[in-house]
Amino acid sequence: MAKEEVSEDPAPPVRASTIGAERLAASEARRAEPTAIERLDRYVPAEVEAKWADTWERTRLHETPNELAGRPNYYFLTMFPYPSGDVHVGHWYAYAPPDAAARAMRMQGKNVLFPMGFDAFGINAENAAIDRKIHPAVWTEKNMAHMREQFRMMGAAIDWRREVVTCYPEYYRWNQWMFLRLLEKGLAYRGDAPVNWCPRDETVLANEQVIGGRCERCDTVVVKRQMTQWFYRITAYADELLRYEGLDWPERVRVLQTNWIGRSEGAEMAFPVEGHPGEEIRFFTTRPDTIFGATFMVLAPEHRLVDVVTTPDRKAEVEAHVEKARNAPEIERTAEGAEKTGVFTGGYARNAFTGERIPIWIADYVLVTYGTGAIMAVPAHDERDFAFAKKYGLTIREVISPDGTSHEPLGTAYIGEGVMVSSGAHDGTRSEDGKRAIAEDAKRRGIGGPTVSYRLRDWLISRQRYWGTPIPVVHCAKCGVVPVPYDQLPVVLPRNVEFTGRGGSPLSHVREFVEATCPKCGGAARRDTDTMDTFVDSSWYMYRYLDPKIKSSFMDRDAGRKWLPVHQYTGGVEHAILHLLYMRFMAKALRDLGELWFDEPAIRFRYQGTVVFGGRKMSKSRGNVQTPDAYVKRYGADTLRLFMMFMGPWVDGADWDAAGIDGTWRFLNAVWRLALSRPVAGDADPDLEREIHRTIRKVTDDLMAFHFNTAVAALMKLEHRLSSGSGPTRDEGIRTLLLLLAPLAPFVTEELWARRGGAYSVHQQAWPAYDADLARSEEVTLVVQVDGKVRDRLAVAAGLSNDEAQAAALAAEKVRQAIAGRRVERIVVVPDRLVNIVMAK
RNA sequence: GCCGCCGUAGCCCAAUGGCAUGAGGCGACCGCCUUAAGAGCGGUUCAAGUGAGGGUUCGAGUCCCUCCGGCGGCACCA
Repeated sequence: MAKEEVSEDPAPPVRASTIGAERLAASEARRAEPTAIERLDRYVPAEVEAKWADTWERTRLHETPNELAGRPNYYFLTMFPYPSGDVHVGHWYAYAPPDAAARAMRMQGKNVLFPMGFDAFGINAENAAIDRKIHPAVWTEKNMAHMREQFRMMGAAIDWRREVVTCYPEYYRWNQWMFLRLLEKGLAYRGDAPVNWCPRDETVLANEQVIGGRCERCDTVVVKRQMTQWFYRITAYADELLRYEGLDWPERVRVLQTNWIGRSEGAEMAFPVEGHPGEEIRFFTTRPDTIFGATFMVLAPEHRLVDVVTTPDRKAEVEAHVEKARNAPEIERTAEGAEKTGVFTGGYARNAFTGERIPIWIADYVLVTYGTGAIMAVPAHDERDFAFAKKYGLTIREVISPDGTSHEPLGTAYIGEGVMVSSGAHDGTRSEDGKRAIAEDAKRRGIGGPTVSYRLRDWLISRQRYWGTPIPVVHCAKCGVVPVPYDQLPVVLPRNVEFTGRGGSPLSHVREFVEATCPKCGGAARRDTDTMDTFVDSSWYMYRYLDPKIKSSFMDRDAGRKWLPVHQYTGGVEHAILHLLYMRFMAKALRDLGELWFDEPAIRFRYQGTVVFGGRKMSKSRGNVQTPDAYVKRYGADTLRLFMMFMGPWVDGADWDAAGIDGTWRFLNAVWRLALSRPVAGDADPDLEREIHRTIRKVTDDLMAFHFNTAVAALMKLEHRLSSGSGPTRDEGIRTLLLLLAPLAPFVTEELWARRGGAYSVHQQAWPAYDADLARSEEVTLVVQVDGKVRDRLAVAAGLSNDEAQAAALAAEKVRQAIAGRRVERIVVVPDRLVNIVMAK
């Protein structure tokens, strides 16, 4: 509408000549080396960005005090990076949009803490040491320096005084301190567990080092090995971790965590082993109602009772199978569609409900790590048990019937609900009710009762690796496992270590480290040579940012009272389970140690999607890493930031394609020209005013919702409107545009703000206020439908009552034609939007 | 196999159950500029009817069901 007015007026020739003059200046600038004066008028991102990055540092613009009068604190946390050697566009995608949101929040009057640090321990650094003979500490420092430079280039508004680096003793001593506290509380313990073992590297691998069942480094198939390890008792919090009340977290993340924890209700019961008084096989089942159909039992090959129940005649075969299972790679044992193989032990148990003698088998499909490592097998009502029974000719007895009649012999397992049959006194009971009835029956008989089982296992924190936090215990021949006293922390990771990649933890070869004195008896002792999982480091780093240097505690408690819990957390969805679950666990454990006063570490969480390239994850090994540097050089950081936000919804991620980056580059150039252009004479323009206020509302809402792409689009739209605008409204609009754009493109807006005479810094200005009255249209287009089909569009005053809108619609000529001779049944009015006239059939 | 998410112009994407003469961008095309090309600038004259089918509704891209296609997670969890 505004455009039409302009074209009616004699303005176009004037504008055309202005454009011609700009064009002339621009083409001359291209032809020759620009003079100093001409350069001032061109947008040269490199100059602008270098200048303001320096100025911001000099003026300490990004330092956040713990308190700022009149400004509420807001803790905006983004997952800190692992300082790997390759910085790719995905890093910018993860950090630039949250930086924009945090900046906007500052302009909106909050005292925003936006800290950064490095998750600096980890396997890659150690592998680099092995492969390239660089010490992990050196490699890590080099990478951190590179990444700090990237953040600086990006213009991220980080308070670097608060930087946290997890590989420094000042940090990891608190890992050790927490370990000792958890140990005292019984939340840390030493236990036996099957772990991933790489036979070629002769070392245990972290779960994340096992890719598709193979060792990340040497591609060797990984096997399970039983080892004594340290655990954190996360399962003690399983039920609490399933509660998300008061948390504003995406549904997807909550679902992933819920599935991971895998709560199932059922019963744990035990059947006695025949011929071994006192021995019984405990098992967990979610279907106690099927117990009368339990015609055999299956133990995991690693189960403690295998040796006990096996009869001499079966011993050779059983041992062979156990040995095979033990050495078989996990991927083969659990592969989809794998044949269910097993061996009869020769032993029998007694089904406590039927009184029957039932054979005990061992089979790979029963996992030692879930439940009790043993099952009652009910072939009629479990697909796996059915397949197994078919294969080995075991009894299949129907005990749940969908309709109360018999279907034997069964062609497949029936896993649904139904009526209990062949179940003694329980016959005729609905299976839903039978679950509870049988569990209670078992309780009365003293063989078990209702219970809950979880898929979640305790968190194995031991790693046979060098580049991590040493576990602060010593092993004394006399006193056993002895914790290092608090006053001897930190147990410092020694620097002089040989990296061969062979023969277990490098720490075990460092005599000065291993040889220790027992704190209890004063005798010679061996230090534990395992280090902690790096997820331990990241489970509590958000508390350390408050004061990374404080020596008296892991956290500045006073500052914590002002900032915690974290208001907003962002990061990659790939951490939905591990890191985010560990972080929640650690908050609850520290709470129970009396160290924290809240239940959840972060109230609101939002994730970004993954940036892939050619449909594949970017990684050095694939050789498809897309680095931001070339784009920054050619277009500047602001353009790249903006492009990152504009590619699509942040949660969706993107397939990296720089083809569209010219669009954001042109936009910033257009803003540049607009902001530095001379004012255009004219009157106040209410239509433009309305557009400005609508943009304020749109951009404000979008940034708070992390809808960066539509915020950018709205700013582009406003720029178009302003470029053909005039008068004081145009000036006000340019000012508003710069303020709204400032969080997204911090450098160029700072430059333009300064050039237009604005006070330093644009980032310290108040966010534009949105006036609902000004944003409201005076005139709206009312769509008139007849039976849902658009018949006319009417320009009417805004705020018409339903009766008025209805009258206007019925009066329209096109509508009158459409409804002529027919009866109106009803009329639906959506205020200021449409009228739908429904005709009688 | 189970769970979750997503299918809108050539491409990326927008649209509180209410106008898809689509917000924005890429590309394309037409001008301007240029010896030329590119880049730049101005413009829109380009393009789909929302993966397929059914249902609910006055009205469905949006809600429900089935199917097709893609992505992610879990995967013998008893």
